[in-house]
Parts: sequence; C-alpha cells; structure tokens
Amino acid sequence: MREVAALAGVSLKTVSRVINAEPGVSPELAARVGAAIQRLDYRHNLWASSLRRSNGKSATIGLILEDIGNPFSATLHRAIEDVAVKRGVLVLAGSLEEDETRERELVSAFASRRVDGLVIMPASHDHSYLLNERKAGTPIVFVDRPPAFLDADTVLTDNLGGARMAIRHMVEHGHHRIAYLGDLQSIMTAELRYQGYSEEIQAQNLALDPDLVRLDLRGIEHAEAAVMELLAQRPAPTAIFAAQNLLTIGACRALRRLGLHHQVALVGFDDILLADLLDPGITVMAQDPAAMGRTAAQLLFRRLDGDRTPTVHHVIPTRLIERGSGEIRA
Amino acid sequence: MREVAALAGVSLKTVSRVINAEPGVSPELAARVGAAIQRLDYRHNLWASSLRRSNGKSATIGLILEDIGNPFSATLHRAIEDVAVKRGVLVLAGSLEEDETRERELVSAFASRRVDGLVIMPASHDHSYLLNERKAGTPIVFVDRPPAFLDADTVLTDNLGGARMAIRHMVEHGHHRIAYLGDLQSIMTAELRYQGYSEEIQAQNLALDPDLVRLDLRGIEHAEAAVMELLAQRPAPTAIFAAQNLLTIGACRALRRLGLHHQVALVGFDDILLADLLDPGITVMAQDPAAMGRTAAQLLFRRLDGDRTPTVHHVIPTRLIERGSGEIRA
DNA sequence: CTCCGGGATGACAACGTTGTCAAAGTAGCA
DNA sequence: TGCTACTTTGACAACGTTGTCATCCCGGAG
Repeated sequence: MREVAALAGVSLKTVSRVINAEPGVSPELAARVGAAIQRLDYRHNLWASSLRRSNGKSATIGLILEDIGNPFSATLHRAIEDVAVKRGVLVLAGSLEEDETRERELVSAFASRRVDGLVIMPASHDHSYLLNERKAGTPIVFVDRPPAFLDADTVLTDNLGGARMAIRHMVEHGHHRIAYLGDLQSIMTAELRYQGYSEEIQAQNLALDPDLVRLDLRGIEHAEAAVMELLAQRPAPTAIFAAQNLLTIGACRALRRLGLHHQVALVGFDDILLADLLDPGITVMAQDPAAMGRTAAQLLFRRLDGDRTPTVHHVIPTRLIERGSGEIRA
Repeated sequence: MREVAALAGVSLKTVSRVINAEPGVSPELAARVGAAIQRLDYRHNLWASSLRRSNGKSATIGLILEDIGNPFSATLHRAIEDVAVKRGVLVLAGSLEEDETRERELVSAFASRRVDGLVIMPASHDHSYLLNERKAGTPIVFVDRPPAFLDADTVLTDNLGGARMAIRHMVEHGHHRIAYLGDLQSIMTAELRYQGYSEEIQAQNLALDPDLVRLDLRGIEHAEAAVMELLAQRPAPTAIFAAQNLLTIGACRALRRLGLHHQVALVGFDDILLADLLDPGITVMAQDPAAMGRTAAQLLFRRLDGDRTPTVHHVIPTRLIERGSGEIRA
C-alpha cells in the first residue's frame, strides 16, 4: 500500500480511502490511485484491515461438519455457501468424524482466525466450552444436532417425528414385526430416531422386541450383516426401518442377497441418490439438508447483523417419499 | 495479550514466547503466564501473528471447486482436508458453477485473505491472471482440469484414455453403433472425453455418426430426453456412453422408461453410489477423486515447503468397473 | 575483587491497515 | 477584504503480534 501511495504521489490514507470507496476523494486522485493499484498488482490485506477496524469483521465464517465428503454434509455446506457469497463471506470448513477432541481443536483453530460466526454439527456432548466464544461475540448456530449444556440457536430435522411417521407407514401396511437398524446411540440424532421408533411401536400397541433392534451399527457392511442375522430369526421381521442412509444401503444389499427385496418392506431415514431406479424403489423419510443449511446461515447472519432476540429452534420437517419398498404388505 | 501480561506480571514479549513455545523462559514464569491465559480465555490472533512474522504463513489454503455439494467435488475436498489437518492447515472453499467471473472473484477473495496456497478446479479458459498470485509466492495446483495460458502443477484424470477404454470395452462386446452423451463442450474434461470417444471409434474402423452424438447436455433431464430421442432413431444405437455421472443417471432413467435396460448397453464416466444395486448394475469408468485430492494437496504442500522443481503433471488413471450394463451384447 | 559469558527478560519498532483529527484549499457571503 | 463553512488531504497513533536488540542477573574464571 505504501508503494501504491508513493507511485500515485499521495498519502497512505488516500489510498485506503480509494480502496474502501470512502466519499470525499477527488476523481482525479482516485484515478491515479486506481492506476497505481493496477500497475503494482496491489492486493488488499483483509486481515490487517480487520485488525485495525473497530468492529473487526473477517468476512469469514467457520463450519464444522461430521464429514465434508458425505452427501448430507456437502449439500448443507453448499446451501450455507450460497447464503454467504451474497454477503461476500467465505466459509472455512472442517470434518469431525465423531471425534470430540477434534471438535474442540477446530473451534480453537477458527477462533484463532477470528471467524465472524460458527455453524456446528457437533460430535461432543458438552458445549459449555463454547461460552467463551459466545462471550467474545461470536454467534453460533447448531445444525442437525442440538448442543448440550449450552443454549444456542438450532436447526434440526424432526428426527423423532420422522421416525414415528415411518413406523406408522409400515404398520398401516400391515406390519407387526418391524426391525430397527440404528447408528451409534451416542449420536443424538440416532438416539432420537430410536426413541421415535420405540414410541410409535408402543403407541401402536405392538411389542417392542429387543431381538428386532440392532443399534450402534457403523457403515454398510455392519448393516448388511445385521440384516442377514435378523432375517435368519424365527419369526423373522416383515419390515425393516434403517435409520441412516448407509444402513439403508446395507439393508438393501442384504435383502437382495437373500432374494427377499420384494417380500420384506424397507424404509430408510435420509434420502439416497438413485433410490428411485432400484426395483423396488426405496421408500425413505427424506431430510432436507439444503433447507437446513439455508436456514442456519440466515439465522447466523441475522445474529451477525445484531439480532439479540432469544435463541431460536427451527425444526425442518421430513418428507415421506414412497417408492415401493415401504409399501410392500406383510 | 496485554491483559495476560499484566495479570502474570510479565512483559508482552514473554507471553509471546510462552505461546510460541520458544526456549529460554523460566518454568515458573511460563506457569504464571499459562494460568493467566486460562483465566482470561485468551485466544491467540493468528492473523496479527502472521502479519508480523517474516514468512507470514496463514496456515490456510484456498480451494476452488465446481460445486462443493456434488459428490465428486466433496470427496476431493475431503481428501485435501485430510492432508491439510496433519499440518494444522485449514481449508477455505468456494463453488464456481462454471462461472468464469466467480473464479476471478474467489481467487481475489482468497488473495485478500493471504492463503498460503490454492487448489483450483477451473471454469475459465485463461489463467494468465494468476501470474500475479504466483509471483507473490502462492503455489497453485490445478485439479481435474488443466490451466490455460499458464504453466502450473496439475492433477488430472485420464479423460481421453478412460473414454477410449470405455468405447473399446463396448466394441469388444459387439457394438458398432455407440451413442455419446456429453456435458458442455466448453468444459475441458468433456471435450477430452469426446475426443477419446471419436478417436477410439475411428481406431476401431467404425463410422463416427453425428446422429449418435449429443453434446452440451446439462443434467439428468436433458440426458433423459436425449436418450429417448436417440433410441427412437432407426437404426437405433445398441450402446450408450454417458460421459458424466448425471448424464448416466438420465440415460438409465430413459432406458428403464423404454424397458430397454436389458437390451441396450450403458457405460458411464465417473462412478455413482448404488450403481451396483441396480439391475443391471451400471458399468462405469470410475475416477478416483480421493486420490486426486490427496495428490494435489501433497503437491501443494511440497511447494509450500520450498520445492522449486519444474511443474509436475500427474495423471490419475481411471478404472473400469463391470457391473452388467456395459456387458450387454449387441 | 573484577571481568566475562550466558541465560532470562523486557523495551521498542514494525507488519499493513484504518480511525481521528488537524491542516490546507476553495467557495460563498457580507 | 475578511470571515465562515465546507471539501479534500495527510500525519499519526493504534489494532495484536513478533523480531531485534539491550539490559539485568548470576556463576565462574582470572
């Protein structure tokens, strides 16, 4: 910037004024400065700028996801980016892989970089450590999973309601023995989906049979093995509720392997690409990650704009997409 | 930091020394400073730090992708993150959506934030504007698509070779009339895949029939419509090569709609989740976005570590995954 | 006892930028 | 002409941190 000022024959401050488009610079000088900037390939240093500025905004937000690479997180990320670009804000993102330590590290790394706000899909079960960040004025929005020991804005899927609706759908198709496949119970969403399952089973006056429940499954292979086992039992379940998308795929594989994909009903939680091309198509309770991301980002920016109203809790509804596998009758 | 120094009764510099774990601080003082940091929830300001430091590293890299939300980009992103975390480096990412202007804007936004390096999946066709960044010492690696008018490190898929291999595979199964579905020809990878198609068709002494070629298709619906049209022709093609994953899905839909999915062969470029569960399973030339990301990141960090050897051009091979649809005989 | 070397500590400037305020210039009016 | 009011410009400090160098203290050698 000093060089630009020298080349244009003006003071540092005038260059600063031109860059920030402040009023009160004669067109002639502005042009000279502009030319000098061009000539020297001058690049504004945003960090130095925000260091000096009173409000010190970095035009950068931090995003913590379970896994940047999985479709759900990626769609959410994209939706947040779409809101952020409109304000010239960039997004720093990191993956957790259910690692609580990593969550702390990422928050710390973001804090060191003075992000303006945080969107977190948490892995840990105690967020009191975030009090300091919030005291420092950083707004925080939780997506997909709620915070613990901290009152903060949240944008969640209706996990419990969605699971109940899925079970009801199967019961309406005549099923009494509905198996449940669940992810790690330590994950709040998994726990809620299981709760929805058991509540609805009981509300329908069915027996909650522990032999039909497989919890803490990780990934496609585990689910596949679990389904093989479940269907070897007598009496076998006539329907399966897979409470996470990889588990749905695993279940689907197992059913095909056993040749039972037209006999045993299957409903998955969370939509899967191509699910409509299978035979039968896979019925799912779809979440809406794009809506979640959009809502979370809008909420965050409202806070950044100074909204100090009490914390808000958005619940994004799920949607049953009937494609055949869930409509198989008992 | 000033407050920490005051509370611990030491000078600013000593606090700085403790934070950076510099040698030559008595254990007693270090402990006092540590306690003060804890008590005041002090957070190091990385930007101020890198502003003053001579080498001025921001421990942040920029990543420009076609669309953060699509599975290919997301997987690549994740692979880059995995390499970056090991060095305590964070990733800033943005989507282009084939918008050349946006590419410039993003590079500029990253430059303002003084990222240490850039990984770019470009949309534009002239990268001479990046010369300045490079002159400023920012290493740049291109992934998936090559730069134009700029010599830079690249990590590319073997688009041409992969396409040729796919066509050869179909010819070996007796096909002579192979249709081609391609994305926008302005995208370098699309152009190369088409080139591979036409080269191999000619190498096999087949006729390159323009009636079998549909270029510049965007998305599932367009591909679906194009396939409906193609198969209405007489003589109809007996095989289809879909040169992008959404186009593969569109082709798949159309074939099913026509009830021809067991008669007409289909090979896609780029793998699709669940493709193995369909009947027939979809044969694809799989790319390896994880390997691309990993390679690109490693290359970038080598440059950051001072490697000044001439530019490198990695080609990540494709892999034919036979699942049935590509093995249907003419 | 003096002097020297080395380890611990701190004072100060500097990184690139902007907020504050003062100075200089210009126009309008009596 | 002299005064005010306003616009344009620049000097300087400050943001939070670290590199440089000076200072202080201690033990050991002469």
